[in-house]
Amino acid sequence: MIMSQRPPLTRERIIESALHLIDGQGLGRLTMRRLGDALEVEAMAIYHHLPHGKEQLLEQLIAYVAAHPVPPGAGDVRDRLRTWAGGYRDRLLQHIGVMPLIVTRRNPGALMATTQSVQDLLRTAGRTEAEAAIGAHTLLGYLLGTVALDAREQAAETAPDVDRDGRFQAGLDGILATIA
Amino acid sequence: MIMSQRPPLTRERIIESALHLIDGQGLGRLTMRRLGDALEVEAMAIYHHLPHGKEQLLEQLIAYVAAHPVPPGAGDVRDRLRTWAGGYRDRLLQHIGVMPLIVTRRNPGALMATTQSVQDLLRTAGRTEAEAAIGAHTLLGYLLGTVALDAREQAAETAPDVDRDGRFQAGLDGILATIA
DNA sequence: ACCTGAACACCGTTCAAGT
DNA sequence: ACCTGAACACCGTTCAAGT
Repeated sequence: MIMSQRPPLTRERIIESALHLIDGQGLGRLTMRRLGDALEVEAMAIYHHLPHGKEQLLEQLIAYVAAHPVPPGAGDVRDRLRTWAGGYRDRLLQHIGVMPLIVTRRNPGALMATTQSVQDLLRTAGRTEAEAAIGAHTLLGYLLGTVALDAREQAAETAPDVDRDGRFQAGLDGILATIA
Repeated sequence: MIMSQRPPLTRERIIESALHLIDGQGLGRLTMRRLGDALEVEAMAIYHHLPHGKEQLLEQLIAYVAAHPVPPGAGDVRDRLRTWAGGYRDRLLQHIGVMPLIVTRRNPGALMATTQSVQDLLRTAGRTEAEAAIGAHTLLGYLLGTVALDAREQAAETAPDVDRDGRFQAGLDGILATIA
């Protein structure tokens, strides 16, 4: 007799399931027990794949969402940064529930590769090391901060007819003009 | 015989005590029971002053830290915004433990008065309504985002000799040049 | 190696009771 | 009005045990 075989528990499946839970129900409803239910497993089974428990799970989630370096390529630097920034913003808005984690002290290196990739691109475009560092920091700060503001505004729904995408692009153009 | 009289429990004392606990030990260690201990009271007594419990307490903390409008005054608009931004940044860094709350969906109106005050100032300086809205959003986004990045960087301590204040000022000058 | 079941210390919150 | 004590449902995690 053939039994219904459950796919084996892996780190990837755990993280995907946790992200799905956060996107649907919010960070506050992510518990080890509920995550176990979603994976059709006892909560304690998760510890075999993530020995450091929930803290390690949250670190993995931050890394998954926040790691988004500028892809290699050619062309106008401002255009490349504009395209990349739009994609990163979409990703963060899609997984807005993890933003509080990204802003927390946990996994402090998670944004480093992303920031570094912007800095490298600015160096390539002829900026000094100091200018590139300031530019990357300015762009990343603007991106993270406006995503947080947009998410709050969206939740409030006070003025429903704000063109958030257009406003982001307008502010972005101003910043790109000064850093790139 | 004179008994040592404990000051009466008030909403203000509760919020101050909670902020002190977060600044010292982090958001994760703020529990109703520990807060009660700090106030020399049973945890359940807090509910008499904050009937909606911990959720209401967190909302109050967000309002306390995030409300920081540009003060009325005269003078060069860029100078006024530069001074205000530095003060707001210091305040956020001082209470960095509440940043995850500010970024969360809770109390979505908390940043509105602050953002509105920047928008009003830009209008006064002769910008159109749309320009003022974009400018205020850009400045607030930059400020919140870089505070989050700076806090993570500070926690990581990988490159200890970064001039974070100077970097913030440099990025700020670029933004002020385009919005004000 | 991989997962389970029972147990522990802790949490937010309710509710009846004290003063 | 203001605070307490006991209780409830839930949480992360440990550890010995099962297969």
